[in-house]
Amino acid sequence: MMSKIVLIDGHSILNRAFFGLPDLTNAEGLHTNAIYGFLNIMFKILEEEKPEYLTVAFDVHAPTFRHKMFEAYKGTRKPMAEELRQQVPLMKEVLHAMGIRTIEQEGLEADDLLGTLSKRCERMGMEVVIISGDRDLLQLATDHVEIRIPKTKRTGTEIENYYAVDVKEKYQVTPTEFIDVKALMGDTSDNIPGVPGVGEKTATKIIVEYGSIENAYKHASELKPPRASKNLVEYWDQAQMSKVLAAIDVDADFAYELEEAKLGNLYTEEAYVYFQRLQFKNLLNRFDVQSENSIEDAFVIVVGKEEIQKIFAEAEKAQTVGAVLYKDTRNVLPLFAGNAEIGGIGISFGKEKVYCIPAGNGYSMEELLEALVHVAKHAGRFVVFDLKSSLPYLKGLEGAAEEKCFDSIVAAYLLNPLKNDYGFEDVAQEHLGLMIDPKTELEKMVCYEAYAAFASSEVLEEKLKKEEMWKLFTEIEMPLVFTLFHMEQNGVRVEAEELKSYGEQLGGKIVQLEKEIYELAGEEFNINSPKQLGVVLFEHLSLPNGKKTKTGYSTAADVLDKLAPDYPIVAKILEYRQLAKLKSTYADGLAVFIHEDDHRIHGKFNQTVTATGRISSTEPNLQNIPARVELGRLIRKVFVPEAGYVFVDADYSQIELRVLAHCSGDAALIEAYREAKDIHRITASQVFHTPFDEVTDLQRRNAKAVNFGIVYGISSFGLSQDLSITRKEAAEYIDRYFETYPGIKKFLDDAVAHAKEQGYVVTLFGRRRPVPELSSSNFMQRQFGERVAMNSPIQGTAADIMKIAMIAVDKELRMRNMKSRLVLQVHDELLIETWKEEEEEVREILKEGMMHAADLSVPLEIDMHSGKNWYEAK
DNA sequence: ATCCCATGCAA
DNA sequence: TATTGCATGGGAT
Repeated sequence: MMSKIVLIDGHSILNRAFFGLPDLTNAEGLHTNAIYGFLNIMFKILEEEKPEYLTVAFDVHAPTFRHKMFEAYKGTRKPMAEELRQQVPLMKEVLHAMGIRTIEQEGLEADDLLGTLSKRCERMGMEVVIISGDRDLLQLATDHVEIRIPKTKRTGTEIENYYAVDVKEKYQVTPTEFIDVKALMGDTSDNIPGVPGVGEKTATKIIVEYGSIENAYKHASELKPPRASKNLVEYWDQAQMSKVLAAIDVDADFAYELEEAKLGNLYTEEAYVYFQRLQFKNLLNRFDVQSENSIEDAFVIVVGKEEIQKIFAEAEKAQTVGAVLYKDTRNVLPLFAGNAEIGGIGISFGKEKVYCIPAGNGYSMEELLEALVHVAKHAGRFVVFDLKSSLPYLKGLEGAAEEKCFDSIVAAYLLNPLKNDYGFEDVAQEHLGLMIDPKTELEKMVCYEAYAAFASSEVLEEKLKKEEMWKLFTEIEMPLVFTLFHMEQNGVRVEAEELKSYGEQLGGKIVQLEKEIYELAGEEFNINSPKQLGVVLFEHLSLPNGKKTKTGYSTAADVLDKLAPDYPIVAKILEYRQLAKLKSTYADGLAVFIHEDDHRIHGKFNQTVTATGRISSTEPNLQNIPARVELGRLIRKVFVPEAGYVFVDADYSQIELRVLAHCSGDAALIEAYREAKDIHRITASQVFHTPFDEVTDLQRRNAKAVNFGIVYGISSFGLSQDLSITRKEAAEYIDRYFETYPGIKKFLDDAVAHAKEQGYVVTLFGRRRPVPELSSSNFMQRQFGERVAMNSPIQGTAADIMKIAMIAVDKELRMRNMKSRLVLQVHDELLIETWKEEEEEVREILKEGMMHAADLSVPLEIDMHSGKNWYEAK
C-alpha cells in the first residue's frame, strides 16, 4: 500500500474557519473560533484519510518573489482581522503541541510550499491530499494529488474533492491549463491583472480551444470576441506576467525531511493543556481519559448499611465535604422544587474518598438526606453545585449550616459572569482541569460531581480572594441563595379566573380588530407575521416606508407610530399588536404557570445569568409585567395576596443615578440629591442655567433623557433617537451636562480607561465584569465595549445594593418569625405579601433594609405603597 | 424538533 | 447607533 501525506494550507483553513464560525472566546478573552474550526476540519480529514504524514504550511509576512516582480501583487488585500491575527501564533503552538510539522519560508507563499511538497511526495510514489479553501490550488491536482476544499455550512462541513479529472469535468480545463485561465481572467483578490475585458467565460473558452496563453497568442487574430483578440496582443506582457504570478512554484528550494512529518500520538499531555485552556470541550473528548482520570479508581458505589454509616461518621469530621443529590433517571439532573424522586446521593471528602450512595440499602432516601444534613452541620464546609435546586430536599440545613454552604456554580459565575451555563462539568474542566466524558454512567457521574464539588471550593476560594470577590461571595451571593430560594418557594398568588376573563376580553377585541384590519387591507393575512404585514402595508397598500430590516420592511412600533395618524389601518394594527402581546405573553402565558394546589406562580429567580450582577426571572418572567400602559397595567390586579394579607411594595427612587452620584463623587449631583425632590427638574435647572421654578416641561424631559442616557453609556446618536432631535443637538446636551457635572465625565472616562487597561470593570462591592469587546478590531464592538464599561459599574452596584437589601429584609422577617414574606424582586422593587397585623412592622423593615443597604454620600430613598393587589400597591 | 429573527414587555 | 434581561409567533432548517 502506498503511503499518504496530507498537506494543509494553514492560513486558508484558519480563514475559512474564522468566517464560518461565530466568535468564541475563552475565559482569558482569547478568540478561539478559527483554531476550533481548523482543528475540527483537520480531525475530520485525518479520520477519513488516515495518512501516515501531515504537514501544515503557513505564509510568512514578508515579500515573496511575486512582490519583487509585481509590486502591486496582493496589494488590494485587506489586513487580517485582529481577532484572527491573534489566533495564528496560538494555532502553531497547538499544532506543535500535537507533534504536527508546520512549515513556512520567507520569500515563498504557502501555495509554493504545498506545490513543491506535493510534487516531491508524488515523485516518491506517495498519495497526496491537499486541504485548502482556495481554488487556486486546483492547478496542483493530478491522478495522485487530490485537492479537498472544505465548505463550512450550517449543517456541518462538506468537502469538495478534486483529482485532475474532476477539475477538467467542472472547469473544462486541465489543472495546468487552469493557470492559463487565471492568467487571462486575472484575480481581484490577489490583484493579478490578467487581460482587460476577459472574464472567466472567455478565458475558459480560449484555453479550452488553444491550451495555453502562448498558443492563443499565436492565434490571436482568430480569437472570438474581437475585444479579447485585441487586448491579448496589447496586454501580452501583462498576460505573461500574470501567468507567472498565478503559477504555483512546484520546484522551490527549501529543506524538508519527510520523517519530521510522520504522525504520532496527537493527544499529548501538552496538547491537552492547550485544549483545556482554549476550552474546547468537545475536542477534549478525543483525549484518552484513563491517565488523567485515575481518580475514577477511588469511586465507590456503597451498598452496605454499616459502610454507609462509617462514611457519614468520617464525613462529619472532614474539613470540606462535596455532595450531590440525584434522581434515578439515567442523568444527574438539576433538581427542582416539588416531588421529584431522588435516587441517592454522592459524597466526597478527599481524593480517595468519593462515594455514590443509592437509596434503599438500609437507608431510605429520607434517611440519607437527613444524614447528609447532619454531615453538613458538623463538617467544616459543605459544597454543592447549584445549592438552590437542592435546598428543597435538605431540610434543616438552613440556620444550622447556612454559613458552611459553598455553591461552586455561584463562585464560577462571579469569576466569569459572561458564560452561558455553569454545569458542574464546565466548572470541573475550567477550574480543576478535569475532563469528564458526558457518556459516563450515572453512578460514576455522581461520583465525579461529588468529587468536583469537594475539590473545587479550595480552588475557587483562592481565585475569588485573588480577585477580591471573597467578601462579595460570602456576604452577598451565598446568603442570597437562600433568599432567592425562599422567594421561589413562596411564589405569588394569581387569580386564575380573573386572568382568564381578562384574556377573553382581549380575545374579543382582537377578533374585532382583525376583521377591521382585513377590510381596510382588502385581504386576509397573518397580522402577527412581520413579513406578511410588511408586504401588505408597503407593497399592496403602497404606504411610504422608512426603515428596512435584513429580511424585509420594518414594522416595528416606532415606524408604525409615524404612519398611524395618516393611515387608520396602521393605528388598528398597533392596537392589535398591543392586545395580542398582552393576551399571548401575559394572559395566556402566565396562566400555564399557576399551580392548581396553591393558586400561586413559583417562578425562578436566577442568580448566575446576567453580566452585571442583576437577578433574572424566568418560567415565567415576573420582572416584565406591564406597568407603563394602563390596559397592560391592569394585569397587575390579578396578582393578589392570600386572604388576611396585603401587598406592600417598595421601590428605590432613581437608584442608578444615586449610585452614579456617589461613585463619581460629583459635587453638584450629590448636592442636588441632598436637597432634591425632583432630580430631573434640578438637573434641567443646573444644565440649562434656569431657576428651579422656571424649568419648562421640555427642559425637564430633556434632562431626564440625558440622565437615563448617562446611565446607559451615552451616545449622541442614542440620545437623538430618544428625543427625536438631531445628533448635533443631542451632542450639545451631553456637552452641557458634562460641563455641569465634570465629576461624572471623569468617572465615565476612568471606567473606560480602567476597562481598557485591566480588561474588566468593577462595582462598588467588587463585582467584576470583563469587557472583551474593547479589544475587538470592530469599531462598533469597541464602542459597545465603552458603553458597557460605563454602564456596568452603575447597574451592577445598584444590583449589589438591592441584593443586600433583599437579604436583610428576608432575614429580618424570618428572625422575627413573621408571617409576611418576600415574593418578588424587580431590580429596584420588592414586593412583600404582608400579614395585615404586621403591615407597619413590614414597612419599617423594608425602609430600614433598603435605605441602609449601603452607606452612600447621597441618601437612598424609597417609595412605598400598600394595596390589595399589585396594581394598587405600586 | 430546533434555532433565529423581529418584536415588545420590564427596570 | 443607549444598558440589562425574557417570551412570543413566524418561519427557515
